[in-house]
Amino acid sequence: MTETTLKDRDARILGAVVEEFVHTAEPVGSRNLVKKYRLEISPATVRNVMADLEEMGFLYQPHTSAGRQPTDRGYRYYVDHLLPGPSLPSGQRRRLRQGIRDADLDALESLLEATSRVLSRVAHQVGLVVAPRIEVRVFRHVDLVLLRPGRVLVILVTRSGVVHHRVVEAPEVRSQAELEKMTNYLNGLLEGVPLVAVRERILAEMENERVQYDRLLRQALELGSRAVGADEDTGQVYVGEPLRILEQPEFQDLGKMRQLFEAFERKGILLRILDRAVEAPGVQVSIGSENPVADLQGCSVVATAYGRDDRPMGALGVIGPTRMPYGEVIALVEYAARLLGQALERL
Amino acid sequence: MTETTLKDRDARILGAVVEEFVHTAEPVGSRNLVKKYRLEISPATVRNVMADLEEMGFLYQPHTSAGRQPTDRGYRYYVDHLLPGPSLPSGQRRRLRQGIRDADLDALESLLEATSRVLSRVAHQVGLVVAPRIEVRVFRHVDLVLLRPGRVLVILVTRSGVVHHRVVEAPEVRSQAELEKMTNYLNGLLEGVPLVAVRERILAEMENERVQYDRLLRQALELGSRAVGADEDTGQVYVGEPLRILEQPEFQDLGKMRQLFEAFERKGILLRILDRAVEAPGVQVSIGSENPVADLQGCSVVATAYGRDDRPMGALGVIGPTRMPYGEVIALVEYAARLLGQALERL
DNA sequence: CGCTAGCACTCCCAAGGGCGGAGTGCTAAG
DNA sequence: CTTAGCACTCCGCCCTTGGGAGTGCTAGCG
Repeated sequence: MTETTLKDRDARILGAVVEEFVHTAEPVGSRNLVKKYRLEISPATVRNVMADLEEMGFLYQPHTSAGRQPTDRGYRYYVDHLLPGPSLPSGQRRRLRQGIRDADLDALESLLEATSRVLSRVAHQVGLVVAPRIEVRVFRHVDLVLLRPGRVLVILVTRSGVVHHRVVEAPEVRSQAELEKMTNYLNGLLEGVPLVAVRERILAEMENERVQYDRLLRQALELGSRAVGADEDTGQVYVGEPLRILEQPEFQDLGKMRQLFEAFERKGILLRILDRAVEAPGVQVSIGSENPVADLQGCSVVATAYGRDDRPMGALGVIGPTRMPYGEVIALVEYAARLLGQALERL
Repeated sequence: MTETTLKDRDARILGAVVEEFVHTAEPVGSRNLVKKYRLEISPATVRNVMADLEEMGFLYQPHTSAGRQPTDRGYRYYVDHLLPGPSLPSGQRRRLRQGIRDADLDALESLLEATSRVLSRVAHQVGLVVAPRIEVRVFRHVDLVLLRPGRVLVILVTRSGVVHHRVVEAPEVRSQAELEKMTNYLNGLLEGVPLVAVRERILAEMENERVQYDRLLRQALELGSRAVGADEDTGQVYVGEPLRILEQPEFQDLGKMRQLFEAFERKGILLRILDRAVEAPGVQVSIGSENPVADLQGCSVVATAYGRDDRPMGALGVIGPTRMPYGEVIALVEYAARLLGQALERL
């Protein structure tokens, strides 16, 4: 990846091509470009420049004697160097605020879902939100319910009010009364412990002499550990109104549409894409082939972390065709992350 | 709706047209029909019969000089009178069993989801499952967690191990200790009460003298009632692998596909369609315009209740184009319902 | 009277040809 | 270095054409 800086005029033309193509979804010709963007040069000159830009890999022609459109690299240059300062039309700001605030009162899940939906609607693409990662969740409460002898339902509540549950086989447990005691014990032990540390804490406690001699306590720890165990894989991803993608002409094609929808079904893929944004600062933009999943050729993802700067909680973003109004979407994602962060603070 | 009974030969031909059209998705001509179905009559005769059937509204031509395809009414006659005895290829039986049994160990939710998915896969259509209705659910356990002063998380567990939760505002509640007491009280009060009767039970209890003088108990009842309150609307519907519908040629058309997917998003619509099957005995078949939702023109739904005969719990079914192998799908749905019923019994 | 062979007719559909439009690359001149 | 002009390319659209599938009708046969 050679780092190139374009001459001012060339850059202006590249920018114009990107914007025009984003707008019309049709290959851009020199004549039209000059007219619409009031370039003070002739189409022929523009053609020369375009030919140069093509040679450098910023543009390409779908066929001889057609207009040009940006390559992934062209978009990349645009995003890195040519983006106008972020500013979001107040209408969109309002719609975002409304969408997120409306759900605020409710539980975390519906807040995240509402956020993904409003992102979809405002961006005319598909909004994605990954739930706060397990690392930032803090143990609040556990409850053990005997479904039938030997089978225990473990319910786990985090500070932010998220409820997990899972059924655990525990052949030795016979009565709800035993479970009450275990519940109390575990609640005392784990209050305020981050979920990631729960397992560790439990292991430490097992060394405790008192526990060594109390069957009940041992069982309790056993249950707790198993309940937390495999819960980490359940990184929830919310996909908001996937049908919005049909508003983009590139997905009129059934094959492409299908590929994307298949990706939506495999939450794991989405998770992998968005996870990178959790650690990185600022808004991450993956353009077409840049993004790690082969199935998403032709798609770009704009994502950022939400939460506090010093402690990101999760990530949210937007996925759509590479032909995407990056400036707008970036501002949108940024603002949505801030709003969601605030909403979580209050929660 | 005039009740017509066709002459034997006419019926045979109608049946052949239906089967052939289901198979090929192309209008059926007289010549081919005679060949493939070894009818001992000439194409010309078949044409005469077809013309009659068209007049009676069982068939229609998409345009003059094209073959015929069944109308909704034609399918209806086929389903009512011509269906071969239900028999399911053992391969499909096995796949269904496997799909449902594999999830069996786990919680209810994943069992229902797995069922909807395997239905989709085996039928090459879209499987639907509605969760057991609230009426058949029985209270098992409640847990109250103070998220912060005035805000209580109510967790409700049913006998089958389903967990509901919701956040309730309760300004007067200040400490977790109060909640412990309330929890115990409610658990004692409601053990074994069907969810539908919970509210009633609570109201009755409010009359109780002891309660009248105890602020805590009053509050507990208040909380319980509010938690159960609006939970009835949450009739969960599982849609299994919606993309399977793309295997059907009628949904190559983007518009139709979209309409169907929009219906999938509105779970309320699906619920309304399947709900009729909960009460009715046997397998319900709604063909095209017969079904109550206008958006689903061109689609048929095959559904049946699961649970025990005397006490249906929920419904499951398959949705697809009207051009559907009804015999097979009916057998499939029937068998799936039985399997799911058994699995729930064990749960 | 019902069945069937034959025939003329209809309609769809895919392939081919022609044409206009948009856009390019190149060349030569300012 | 820029620009005007020109020849050329290629797509997309429309129209035509021909083949294929299927029908309805009619007349003849058992």
